[in-house]
Amino acid sequence: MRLVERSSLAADAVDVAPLLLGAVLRVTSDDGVVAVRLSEVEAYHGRGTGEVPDLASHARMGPTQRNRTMWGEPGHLYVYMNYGMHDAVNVACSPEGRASGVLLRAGEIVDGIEIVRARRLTARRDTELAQGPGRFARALGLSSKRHDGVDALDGTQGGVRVELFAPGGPVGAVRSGPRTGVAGDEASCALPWRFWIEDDPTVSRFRPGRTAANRRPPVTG
DNA sequence: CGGTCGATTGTCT
DNA sequence: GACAATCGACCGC
Repeated sequence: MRLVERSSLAADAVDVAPLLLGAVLRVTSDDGVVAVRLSEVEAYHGRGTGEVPDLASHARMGPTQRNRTMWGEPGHLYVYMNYGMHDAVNVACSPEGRASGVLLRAGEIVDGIEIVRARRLTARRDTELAQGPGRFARALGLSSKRHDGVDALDGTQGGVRVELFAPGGPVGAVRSGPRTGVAGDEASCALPWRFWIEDDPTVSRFRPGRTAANRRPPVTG
């Protein structure tokens, strides 16, 4: 297995994303080695990247304390907490000073499955172990507090070593469609920037985003 | 297996 | 002070 080349990540995440399908993210910690083969990813743009603003991106307004990893050297992991309880993992793309990234949404456990089963006790079957961004982060033991900014190209931080290997063999047909959980009717919300391997059972189900418009109003009185 | 509902906290307006 | 790149409990089939 050979590491993904950093130069290949210094490009627009929309172009990088489909090329990461079949790649393997390996995390070594005190628990042991866990590796996941990517089956589903999504691209996001920072301000200034692409022709239209990406209203669903954390970097849509420019650099902030939270999203600074996305503006740094490509190949580092932007790990953030969402909904107050789930972590999600992205690979920073675009040259330093510009922001785009690939959200790692799902994959197949190819090493350390016993470790992952212990971390993911609520999974009903093995295809659910890393099915969805929060589950994916949990399966690999990555968290926003400890691992945001770690170099995915053989970096060490927060008690883990991270490696991102290029796809090792043939990858199934790549499909694309709207990003999951992204709300709104703006053009940027309907962009087909979710990519997945066709017929891969570890790919998550599409869910439309919940907005103030379609969310149930709070009970009053 | 699939639908619905509510949790929970960091972040930015 | 609203709201989020979601998940799991719970329930029905």
